[in-house]
Amino acid sequence: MEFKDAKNKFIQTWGALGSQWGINKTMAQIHALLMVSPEPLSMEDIMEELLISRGNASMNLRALMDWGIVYKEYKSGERKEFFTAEKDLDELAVKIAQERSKREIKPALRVLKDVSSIKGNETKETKHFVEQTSKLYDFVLKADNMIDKVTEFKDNWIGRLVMKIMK
Amino acid sequence: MEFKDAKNKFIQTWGALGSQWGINKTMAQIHALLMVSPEPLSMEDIMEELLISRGNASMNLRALMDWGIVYKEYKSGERKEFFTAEKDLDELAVKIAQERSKREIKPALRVLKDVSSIKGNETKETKHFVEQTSKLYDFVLKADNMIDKVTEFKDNWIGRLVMKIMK
DNA sequence: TTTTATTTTCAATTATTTTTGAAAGTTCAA
DNA sequence: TTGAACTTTCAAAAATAATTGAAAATAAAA
Repeated sequence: MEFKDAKNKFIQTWGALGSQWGINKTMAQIHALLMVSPEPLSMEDIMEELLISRGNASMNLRALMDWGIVYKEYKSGERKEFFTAEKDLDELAVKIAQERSKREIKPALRVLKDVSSIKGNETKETKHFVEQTSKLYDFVLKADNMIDKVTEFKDNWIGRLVMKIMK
Repeated sequence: MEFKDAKNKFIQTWGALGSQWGINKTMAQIHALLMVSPEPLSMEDIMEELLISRGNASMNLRALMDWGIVYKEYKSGERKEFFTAEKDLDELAVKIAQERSKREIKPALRVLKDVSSIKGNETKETKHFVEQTSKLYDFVLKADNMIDKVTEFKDNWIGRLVMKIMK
């Protein structure tokens, strides 16, 4: 395979994967492109490579920066802005996890807590409802906490041991 | 809050969460509804509760069964089919993880492996590309393996210990 | 200040995904 | 068999999401 083809295939695949996980295709593609670019790219560069409009590039770069996984850079002498991606994969994973937790999981947890605490008539339906949503609350809370724990976990000895066991 | 409101809020929230994670809203809602129903529901029941068409209900129930998280049941004397959701949350999580791994991660891994093994000219660009995609391959592979490991992991002593440490 | 380069915004358009509903397909009791 | 009860399929419609492009905004240079 040619480099050009490989690069393209990578960008397309990453974009498709992103959209299956609720991240817009272009956003994932821009990120993919920046990941494999040894040098920072300008908006112009990105538009050209991905064949997208200026508006699209601008909006998705903003979104990526909001996620904290793409950074703006300035080159001396150059007027325009350049962009680089977070390339440390552990850091990337943590950032994504934290952001999704903040935006999606935490609000869902609040709702779960609310709905699982309804009081009143003790029909089979309500009892089962409270039981299920409570369990779900505990489960999601535990899963969410795990994300917070992963960072520190990676750094301590038992964590590294477990990581090894996990292959 | 009234039970009826709580139930509705739960279903809406679950649906919204689903769509943020690449699962169609109705599919997530049907699953939510079945999760909190103490008794199996018929397609008719589901259509009524969620105000959706027969076709929609049929297709999304099929999808949920393909994911292995909703089961068809028959009641003696009744001609129509009834449905229940997987209610064991560990089981649910494992099934979802396995299915997403199979459908999305594994194919992406294959591509990563391919594109990271291009040979030829050793420009800065290609070297960086190979380096990054190789790292990504290793990382995604490790993450994917973790999913496979979680099931067995939960059941052995060190796993339980670590789970405790993780809170 | 004025001009020029660059980025952002957002209404309108386009693309994608989901949903509908009715016809076709199944299944089973009579 | 036939026909009633029920489910599936899928083309068309509706809903949702992404993208464009040009005008407005911003920022640096002249």
